[in-house]
Amino acid sequence: MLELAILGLLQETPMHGYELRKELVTKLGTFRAAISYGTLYPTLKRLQTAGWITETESDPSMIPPMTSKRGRVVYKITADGKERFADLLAQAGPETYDDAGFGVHFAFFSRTDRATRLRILEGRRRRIEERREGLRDVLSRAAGRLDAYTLELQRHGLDACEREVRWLEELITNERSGRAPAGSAGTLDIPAAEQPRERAAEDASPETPRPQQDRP
Amino acid sequence: MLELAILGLLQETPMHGYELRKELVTKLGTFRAAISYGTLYPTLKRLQTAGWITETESDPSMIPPMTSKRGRVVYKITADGKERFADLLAQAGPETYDDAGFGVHFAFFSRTDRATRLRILEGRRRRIEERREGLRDVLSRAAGRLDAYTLELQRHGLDACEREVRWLEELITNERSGRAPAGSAGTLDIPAAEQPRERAAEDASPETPRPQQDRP
DNA sequence: GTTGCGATGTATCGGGCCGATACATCGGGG
DNA sequence: CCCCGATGTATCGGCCCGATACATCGCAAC
Repeated sequence: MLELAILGLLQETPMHGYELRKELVTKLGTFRAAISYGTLYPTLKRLQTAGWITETESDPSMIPPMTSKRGRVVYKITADGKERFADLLAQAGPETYDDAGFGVHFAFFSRTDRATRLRILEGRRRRIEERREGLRDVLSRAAGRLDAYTLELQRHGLDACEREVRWLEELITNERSGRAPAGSAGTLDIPAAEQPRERAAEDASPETPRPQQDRP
Repeated sequence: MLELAILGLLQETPMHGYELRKELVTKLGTFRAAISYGTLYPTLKRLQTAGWITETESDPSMIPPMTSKRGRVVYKITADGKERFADLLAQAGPETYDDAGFGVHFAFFSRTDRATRLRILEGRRRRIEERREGLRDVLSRAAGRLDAYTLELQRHGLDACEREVRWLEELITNERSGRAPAGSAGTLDIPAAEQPRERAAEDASPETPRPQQDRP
């Protein structure tokens, strides 16, 4: 799962570990609290061994900090890595439908074809519906056997399931009718910007230095 | 985490692995899909080594199936185990507030004193509020930087957080005013039964054979 | 009747992921 | 000047999961 996420982020731009982690948190933070370094670094090593990414010493652009000294290993995706990413994105196994797996796949939906998007959304819906049915069974059949707190827990879980199914159904409807993911929330007013950022596949240019984010 | 759950269930009645797993699924199913045997059996071994539970060969009561043959190891909690359970129930570390930890603790709230219940509910609320603030930051500050799908994901996550905070607040209010966990759902009509089941601490009697559950 | 299938039941193995921990560097405030 | 917090890389022990491999029982189909 992390493999897919890392490949996806490195496809946008090369990064070093620390940066990568921050991006992971903001893009997938909903499903994973932190993405521990104890996971990240071994995974990076694994991806490197497999040949999906390469390690380039302290890059030349050197935007703001670190004059030049120790490490700061920058990782970059390879051609094989891009292929691997495409494969992982397209194929949907059972692990695609659990919380973490679905979150990662969904986060890259703008780079996924509509057929796959629909397949994943429907698979996820099925998964949640099963969980929902299980909870309904417990609540109707075993109600007397459980204490008030356990029941309240099940009820809350059931509520969350029903809500997520509705959410998925809305997304599926939108997909089928060709619309974008709605964005119905009234608080924000992003004019459906999206900005496809059509970057040419083999783009290895110096990269715009990226608008420095959250640097105070 | 699993340790606490197993100890809690075995405090109600001795069980063998398969049975234990089913109970785990129905009581904690909201937070853990299955509780793999690859986790359960090693954990049981660990608890046994620590002296919290003991292994008793194929019990005499032998309710319906299995005339008598191979295994069916029945596990039983020890006096040390009960002490351990009480300790784990009362103390609340950071791991008490993540999804899994909170679920397990909550499931045993009817055996937890009110002070601890409040401490845990408030800790959990704080945790979710932090996650919520993080999502709000992303949605307001980094909105333009993210694609429509990622935004939708964050929005859905934010919604879930807000909903859970409200749920927790309701529970906290109820705790403070001394009421039971509400049970506001109109579909079920359990008359706040709860049934404290005040079992004497050192109860080692033959146990009522348990009303055979879900055997068709 | 026997054959075979699905539920019950116990157990291990490899691997992903996490929290804790240990380093080292840099910029800035006391 | 010195320490603190952010940045940055890395490892270790341990929990937990999915896959897999067994063996037994009840039952239904053939």
